Amino acid sequence: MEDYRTVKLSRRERQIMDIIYQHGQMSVADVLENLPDAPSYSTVRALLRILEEKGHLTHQKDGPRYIYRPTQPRHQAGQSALKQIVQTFFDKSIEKTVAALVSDAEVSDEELDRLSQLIEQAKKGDPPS
Amino acid sequence: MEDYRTVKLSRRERQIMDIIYQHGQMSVADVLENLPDAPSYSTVRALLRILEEKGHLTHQKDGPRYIYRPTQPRHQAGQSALKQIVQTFFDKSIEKTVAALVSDAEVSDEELDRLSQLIEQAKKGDPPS
DNA sequence: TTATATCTGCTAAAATATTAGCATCTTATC
DNA sequence: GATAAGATGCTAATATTTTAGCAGATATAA
Repeated sequence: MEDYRTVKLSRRERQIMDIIYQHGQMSVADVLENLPDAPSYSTVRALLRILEEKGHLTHQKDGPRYIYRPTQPRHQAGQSALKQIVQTFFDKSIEKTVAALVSDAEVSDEELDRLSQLIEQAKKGDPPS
Repeated sequence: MEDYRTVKLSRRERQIMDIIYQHGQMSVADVLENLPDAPSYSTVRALLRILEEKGHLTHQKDGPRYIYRPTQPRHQAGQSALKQIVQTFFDKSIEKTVAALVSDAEVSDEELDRLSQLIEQAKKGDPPS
């Protein structure tokens, strides 16, 4: 389970992967719209082609155009991206990470309740060895 | 609160920033040791200089050598890196993110208990508007 | 069926990142 | 104080990334 963000990807390539993961799947035009400091259409196409060559993306035809989506499932990519963050900024501690997440003032009490439930379930679901 | 990982940083630059955030502060030799596919000493120095020019690092002297550390505090950088992940892979949902964190089989019951406490505290500490 | 807008395939130039080498300085040790 | 080990300052070459343009194909609509 390798994090594509730590893999040998260039700046633009990573930007594009992030955008596509966020949206699920996208056409060239879609990517172009969402890319900061957007380059030309040709440029985006070139990058998508490279990412496909490297095995990070795949495409299917939708009428005249290509629709690109990641080869690695989103949940899996998210899991490893998360792991990398936990390691880099939170001493590999899930506790510290969750603390950072909930310290965000915009978390509502309802959401905190759901988090509590979530954790209770994790206790049950993952029975003591 | 801008994430340095989404900022215009090259592959090596990002690698180095990650490593330094993970360790707190490092000499050139330290970075070299921890860098995958390590280049030459000169190369690492050049990259550190560039990162300092861009404002991401600062250095102080320790005897004959430079010790580099990030200019942005770790907790702050972590917070924004986390935010980026939540947005990209978890539909901006803290709940989904925490679910991914605790679904890791290696989370012990003790840790889950501490997480429960953490969330209870968040409820008290952040009183309803 | 034909026109047209929009897409892809391919190629190549420009900008940037990555790398290393040499000269010089500084600290610690004898 | 002299010397050696190890550090930095500066410069330049190489590799990679980033960019764009043109020719040809394809779907849609009239």
